[in-house]
Amino acid sequence: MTTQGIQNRETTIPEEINGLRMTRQRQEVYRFLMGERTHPTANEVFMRIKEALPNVSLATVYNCLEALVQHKIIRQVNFDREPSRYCPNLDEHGHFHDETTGTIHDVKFKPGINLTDILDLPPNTVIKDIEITLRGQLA
Amino acid sequence: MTTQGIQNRETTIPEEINGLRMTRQRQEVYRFLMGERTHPTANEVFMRIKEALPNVSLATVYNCLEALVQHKIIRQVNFDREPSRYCPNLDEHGHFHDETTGTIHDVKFKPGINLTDILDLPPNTVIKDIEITLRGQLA
DNA sequence: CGGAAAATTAGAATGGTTCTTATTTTGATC
DNA sequence: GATCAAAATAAGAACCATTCTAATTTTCCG
Repeated sequence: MTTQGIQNRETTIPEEINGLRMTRQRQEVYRFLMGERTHPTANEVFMRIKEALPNVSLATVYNCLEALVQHKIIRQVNFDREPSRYCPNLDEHGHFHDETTGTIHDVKFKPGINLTDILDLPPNTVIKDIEITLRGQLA
Repeated sequence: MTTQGIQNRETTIPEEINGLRMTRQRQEVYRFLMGERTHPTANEVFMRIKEALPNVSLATVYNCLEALVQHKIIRQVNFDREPSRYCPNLDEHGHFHDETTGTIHDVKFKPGINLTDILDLPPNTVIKDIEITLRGQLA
């Protein structure tokens, strides 16, 4: 029980990821995100994991999401000033926001592309994070 | 006086841009943005144009900014969940957010680069807007 | 087991932005 | 120029995603 992770529903989640202890609440948040492609908001996560943890609070969901983001287990994605969304895909990728349906799709870069190659950056720039967001429609 | 625009301080701003009537408040907002490279927030715009228009209200600044954005006279730029910033540069470009100083620099694309070429987009996608944001430091 | 540290909870507080309502300004028409 | 309707502005209230606070619970470790 101390060395093999905690079994829960379908998915097994280790007791610790990237140095972050995976409490029950963090597990539920993380498991839900892993099974979703929809980039849910904090509130959507909250409503969903309440099914498994009826006493969970929204503050805890925010705490969990922040912890997961800081330990680079998930990513936080912002579209304009809309509520933040959360994404379990850690590969470098962008997001396409379909205006007609409101859905968000991950967008990969074509192989062999180094993003900083195409940007005219000031010299001696250390890039820690790149965010690419596209808005439009699927015709 | 009806055909030649309104003279004010150093800069002349036409009575109408992209179909938007340039009221005194909109002029001040726009003129200030044009003279700044700092991508000011609404509140920074507000504090600054109060010098010229002491009775201006923050709501009006927001109204003006929104009108200018919608008529594609300026751009609204968001960094994570920080207050929106406003940018008079309409060329397609990204933004580099220097974490050490807090300053924001426009980033051009290298010539001949078509952004959609390097992205693996779903077929039949109509892109209306692209936003590229970089975070890091000037070493 | 016992105490310290970490995590969680509930609700209050925050802060950027939007909304509401009243007032003022503008533009069109005479 | 006077008049009226529509647009813009002002002031402050309201909104809402997020963060903070304080109290409680859980976990870790000797």
